[in-house]
Amino acid sequence: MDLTPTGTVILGFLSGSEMSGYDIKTRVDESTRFFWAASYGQIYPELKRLAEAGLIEPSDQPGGERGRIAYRITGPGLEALRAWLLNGESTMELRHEGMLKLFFADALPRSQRVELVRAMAELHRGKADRLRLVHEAQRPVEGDPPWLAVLRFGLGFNQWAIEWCDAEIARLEAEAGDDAGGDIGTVAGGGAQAGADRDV
Amino acid sequence: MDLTPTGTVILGFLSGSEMSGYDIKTRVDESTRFFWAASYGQIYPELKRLAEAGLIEPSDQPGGERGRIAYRITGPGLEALRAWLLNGESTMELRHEGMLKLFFADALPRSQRVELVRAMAELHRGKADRLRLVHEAQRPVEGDPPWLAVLRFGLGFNQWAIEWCDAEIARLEAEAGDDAGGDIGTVAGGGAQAGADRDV
DNA sequence: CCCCACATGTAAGAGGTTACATGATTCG
DNA sequence: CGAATCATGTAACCTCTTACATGTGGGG
Repeated sequence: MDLTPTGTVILGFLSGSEMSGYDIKTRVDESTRFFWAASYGQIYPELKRLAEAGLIEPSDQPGGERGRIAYRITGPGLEALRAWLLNGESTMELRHEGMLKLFFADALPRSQRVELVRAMAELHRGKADRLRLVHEAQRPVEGDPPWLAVLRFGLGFNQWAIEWCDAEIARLEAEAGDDAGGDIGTVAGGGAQAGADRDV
Repeated sequence: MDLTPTGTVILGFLSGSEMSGYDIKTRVDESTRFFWAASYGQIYPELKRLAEAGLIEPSDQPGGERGRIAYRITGPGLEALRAWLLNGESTMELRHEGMLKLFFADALPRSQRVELVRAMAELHRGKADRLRLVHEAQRPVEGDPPWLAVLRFGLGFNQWAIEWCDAEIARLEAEAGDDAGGDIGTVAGGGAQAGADRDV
């Protein structure tokens, strides 16, 4: 059985305790969301698929709990989870619109470029703030559980990004002192000019 | 006209110089790929849509160049690009499978957890190496163009991540000295146990 | 002559988001 | 009793990737 991305998240959460689709969605939003999101539209169908494959099973203990369906992981499920954890393949995809904008900032007068970096700093500050809140809401735990390390990573990354932005803002402002302007104005028909050799 | 994500990339590259779909794909792969990818399956249809919308136009200068169709940005296209650059909305989505694995590492014996971090370090080292190559391939340029800043960001981020991983590996190895084991074994029927309170 | 780089394009499908539909229960 | 929260699910749609189909031109 090939685990889909969402399947791994579900199995992962279920390896900790029984949960319903609703629980999983809530948990994702307050934890993995920062590096791995999931929506109802994926979670519910995936729960059924995993149950069909025998990797999880409904634990329908009674107790008038509305229409709630909690699932628990099965032996094969835990095996599949461990196999995935150890398969050695891990993709990393960053989609950073602010970076993309900065990359194309040649199309903007110099004076406006710094705005792009300011917006980026704002974005990372927001993420860092939310992560800090989550961190503070944590009750102290013994040892150093893996998920705490992950939280530190998120916080550290955003802090690093904020510092990078601040340094970049300073650089751009210093540059603005040196000269004034440097707009590109060439439009349709312009052909190759300044930006032609950018490669990152 | 609402720019699609791929539309903005195309417009951005075309604001620098005339290019064909093939050129754009090549450029993306050696530059923005690290924070914004695009494939032929998106690029070619999007070129047609942008041309229909009048934001770009084919510059079919003759010169027996195979079936090549180069496009250039138009006045409205440059306007649309600038409007997008300044719209103030920028999403950032990180999809980091290694982090996800680490988050669920409770399901693994302690001794194997460090492998996950080692794999992450390897991944980031690979990305950093490629970015360094690109950086070295750069001819020196006057000033400090925006795209160079973006390259520095990619390099810096990956270096930061490598350091984070190394620190985490050291921590885990120190921990392994203290005690031995700590496997979780409870499967289907186990209900809520150790991992039940993780929130990040 | 063959292979590689150049070059354009499409079809299928994976993966994901958003919005909607529906209803139960709890708490103030 | 009304609002918020709990709870499940589906349909439409968007975005993107992969794989395929097709063909040109230049260099060894």
